[in-house]
Amino acid sequence: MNLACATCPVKESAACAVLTSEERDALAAAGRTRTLKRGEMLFAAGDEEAACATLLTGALKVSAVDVEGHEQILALVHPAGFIGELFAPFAHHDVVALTESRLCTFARADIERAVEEYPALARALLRRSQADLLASRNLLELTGHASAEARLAALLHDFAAAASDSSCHLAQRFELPLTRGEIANMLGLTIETVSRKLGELEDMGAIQREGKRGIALRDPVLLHEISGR
Amino acid sequence: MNLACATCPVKESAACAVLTSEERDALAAAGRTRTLKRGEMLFAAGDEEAACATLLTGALKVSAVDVEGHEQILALVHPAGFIGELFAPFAHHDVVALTESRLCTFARADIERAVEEYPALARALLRRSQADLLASRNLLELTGHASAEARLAALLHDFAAAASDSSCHLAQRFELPLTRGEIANMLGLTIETVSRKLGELEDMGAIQREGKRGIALRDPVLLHEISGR
DNA sequence: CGGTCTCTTGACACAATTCAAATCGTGTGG
DNA sequence: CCACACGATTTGAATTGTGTCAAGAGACCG
Repeated sequence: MNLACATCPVKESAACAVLTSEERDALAAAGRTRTLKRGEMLFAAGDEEAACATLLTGALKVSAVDVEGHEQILALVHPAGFIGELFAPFAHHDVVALTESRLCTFARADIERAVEEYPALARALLRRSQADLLASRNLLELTGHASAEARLAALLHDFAAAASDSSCHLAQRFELPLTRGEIANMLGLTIETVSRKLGELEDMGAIQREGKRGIALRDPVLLHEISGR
Repeated sequence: MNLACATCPVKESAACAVLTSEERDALAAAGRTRTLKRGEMLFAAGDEEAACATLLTGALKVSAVDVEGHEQILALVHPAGFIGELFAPFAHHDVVALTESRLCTFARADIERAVEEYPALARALLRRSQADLLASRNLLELTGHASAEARLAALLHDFAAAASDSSCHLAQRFELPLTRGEIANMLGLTIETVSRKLGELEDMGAIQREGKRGIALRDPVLLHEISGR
């Protein structure tokens, strides 16, 4: 068997979890696993051959590059997330690994056939798509009106929630999956502003920086208030 | 029959277009048409009873309100658009009519049953959801890095495209569906900046204002260049 | 050790916001 | 029909948050 679904770390939560084991095996026969190193690209905006994929481990970013070469991160993809624009003739955005990542990839045609054949898969992808839409709109809300400080506080809050196992609880300490530059891109700020505001959040006692990427939460309530949500 | 699908203005393009006429009639029996006047709300963030709907005529906005009462417009809905968060226990955002609008509404439970029963409907909604996701990410890209001028130019360009029949052609003149305040909310700007930049775009010869809401395109190419896309 | 990256910090400029006031348009009631 | 009030828009002046430019500090690697 090409794909080791039995040992898949996201077999409970990914879109394919809704399939029966026979259906899943049939789909697995068409797919293959792939590993990306940090910075490696899954596909680029404009690709006609853009694959679809489920993320098993690691993290990806979805980003757009404007005419002047500025990057804007549009979304992060976490394990069990699905990547791929099903009905578009070509990809609209770049997808790049943030950390070493393992994926389960499929040709678009194979996924499209599976969506036709297995209604449960269509529903699962619909659910996931709606969740992605919600996430995108949340980011939109964040970058719309809020100050640099509030955006950063909200992002840190989200990361703390994502780093903890239970979704309603915050991790006390965690590693930022993004560089300063990537945080800046995501929030529509500059590297310098991110760095300054992180310093200010530390001075206020909301967080404490631990090395370049580490963050420890000192005052989660304060952080939440600063984020204004 | 409750719903006059036969005379529906979006019967070709809405999600229900993929159903057979028997299936559509069955679904129609569960729905009902509704008219909203400008400013009327379809449902509010937090509603548990949030209906689902297809927009027949008019325009809606999807918006979030933060703790300080500032509104942020997250998306516009055009005719044939589908509204409703299928898998969430409650609505996350407000949905309000921008102009007098006619909708075809369904209870969430009825839509969910139809999605189970008619695989083609699930696929159609998946397609629509992906399109919404793309639109949301485009707006995100726009509000992320661009200057006030570029945001406004891009929005005007989009409206010109939306106002024309063919999607690849721009309307020479059209009415803004939004007030200045709503444009400002959508682009993450203030009313004053929007007003000023509109004046500047007019001075440059890119557009011409016609009354409060009317816009005539003078130099679509210039407008596109200013938008930086 | 030198080279390259990422991050931090400072000084300054500027675009957009804020505050304030004038103008326009529209509907209402006398 | 006019006078008036009210909301939406425009315009002006002053302020400020972020971006820009520039330089320096750490970390990592060959």
